[in-house]
Amino acid sequence: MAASGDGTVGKALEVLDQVASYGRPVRFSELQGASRFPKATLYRFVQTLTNQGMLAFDPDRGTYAPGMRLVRLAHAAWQTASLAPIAAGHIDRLSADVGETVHLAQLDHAQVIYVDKRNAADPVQMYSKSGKVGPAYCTGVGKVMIAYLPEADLADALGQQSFHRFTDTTHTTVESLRAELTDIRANGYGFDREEHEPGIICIALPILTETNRALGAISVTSTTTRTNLAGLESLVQRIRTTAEAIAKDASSWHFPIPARSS
Amino acid sequence: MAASGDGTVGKALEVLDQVASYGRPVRFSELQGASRFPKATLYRFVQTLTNQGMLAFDPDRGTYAPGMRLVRLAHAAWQTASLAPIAAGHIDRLSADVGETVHLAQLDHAQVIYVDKRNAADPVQMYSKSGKVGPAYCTGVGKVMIAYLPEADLADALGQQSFHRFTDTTHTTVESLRAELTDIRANGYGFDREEHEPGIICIALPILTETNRALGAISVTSTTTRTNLAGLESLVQRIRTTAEAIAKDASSWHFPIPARSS
DNA sequence: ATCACAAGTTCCATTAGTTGAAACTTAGTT
DNA sequence: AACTAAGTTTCAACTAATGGAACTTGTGAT
Repeated sequence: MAASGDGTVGKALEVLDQVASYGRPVRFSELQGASRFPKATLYRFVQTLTNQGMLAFDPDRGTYAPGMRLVRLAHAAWQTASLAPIAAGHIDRLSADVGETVHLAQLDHAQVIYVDKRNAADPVQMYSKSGKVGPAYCTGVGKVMIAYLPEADLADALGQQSFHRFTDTTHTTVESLRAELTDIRANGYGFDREEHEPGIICIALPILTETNRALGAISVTSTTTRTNLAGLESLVQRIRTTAEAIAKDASSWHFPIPARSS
Repeated sequence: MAASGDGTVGKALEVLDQVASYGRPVRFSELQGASRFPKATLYRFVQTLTNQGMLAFDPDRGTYAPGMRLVRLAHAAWQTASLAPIAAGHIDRLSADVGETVHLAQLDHAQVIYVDKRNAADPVQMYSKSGKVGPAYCTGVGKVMIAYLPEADLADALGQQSFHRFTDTTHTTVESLRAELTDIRANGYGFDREEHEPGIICIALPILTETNRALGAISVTSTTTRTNLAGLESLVQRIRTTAEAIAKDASSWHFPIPARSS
């Protein structure tokens, strides 16, 4: 897999991921303890990344944290490579119509990345910005996206799932998950049956290209106290309209670029 | 300046920046035309970055765009290295009190990065997410942040400003900007006098450590049709309360202080 | 279909950058 | 002062990056 077969650059990015994974500023010695790299090598990577603004070093506390250059780069990613700018208007309307929380997600390797959300319920924006990650095997958006992966990629993605049992409906084997993926392809939509959090259910639809590749997924989330799976299923047509509109806009968006002058 | 004294990793990140700078998916040949690297070398960088998820390749169109891994990493950066999580509650309240748009920004090298905003006017979130960059020399937040840089870093930052004349009040020389920075340090706050966009004015205050280093800045933005500089100045005490509260919370939280120049 | 040209991809001998054990410096403790 | 841990630098051995050139694929014209 892609972990770090990519020479020096791959190794440096592995270190970057490690720093990011702590969720707080870390000391060099902490990194060293958990790293496969020898001290001097790790040190040089951290220096380079800091020089480059990918990490920020706090000289007073001697700690490293992810740097602001990442925020700048991610803005570019979010704007040009995510569905969020295209989908914004569509999910605004969907959320207003159904009166529930709407998520827009995409796949990164075998993980789900939430790129946008609309919280219809409470006016105060919940404060998970884009970039939050989640597991693919136990979320509605995750399952509908991997369901449309080519077999080779699917096998790879399945191999990376942890199958941690969050609730008693969580899939814990590749086999049971695969069975559901078949259903999803047949129906064109999927559910989260309290597989990640008790009481939280959702219905999710993929955003598909003409060639049936999943660009992303949208979901409508609710709770078992407010509705049930059948209730969510009644929204399928409405949600499909949104998914198809997003797919259509996405295909007309990336226009082929004209070649340079001569 | 540090462009790529950092070996292979620096060069790869230079390519990443280049791709991000287009703001749209790009073909390999376009990159090659604008790159200092020979074809085979550029090709390998692009391959590596794609493997690593830092770039995304669209096989149908043969284009590269910034990848989703950046969004994931930036989420970590935003959470642990930006002032946004600490400041969230404070700027909510400030925005509600003054009824105007509030920006929270930090410095990345010589550029302003907006890390959060509150749009009091319309309930629908305007759709510039965190990560948007702006010039330092002609924005309120930019000027108050560079005003508190140590001389060496300030000189460096000034050298990187474009001094492009957006309006007829835009600073176009280092000298006039330096003069205003002196005023800013004396007052503890600064204005944007329609320097970036006609009709748009703002007042900005730095978020300062005990040692008078600017961690970031907050601004209240309005239009010349609604108020004027004196009107904004009347909010200084209210905004200062917020800035100081954020600074206090930041110091008790282990918040990384931006490091020196490169 | 055939050709021509541009775009994209691979090869491989040379060169340059990376590696990491060890030595060293600094900061904190007894 | 003596000790210990964290952080930093050095340098010869080694490995990976480099890039000119050859090759393959895609595109469009005749």
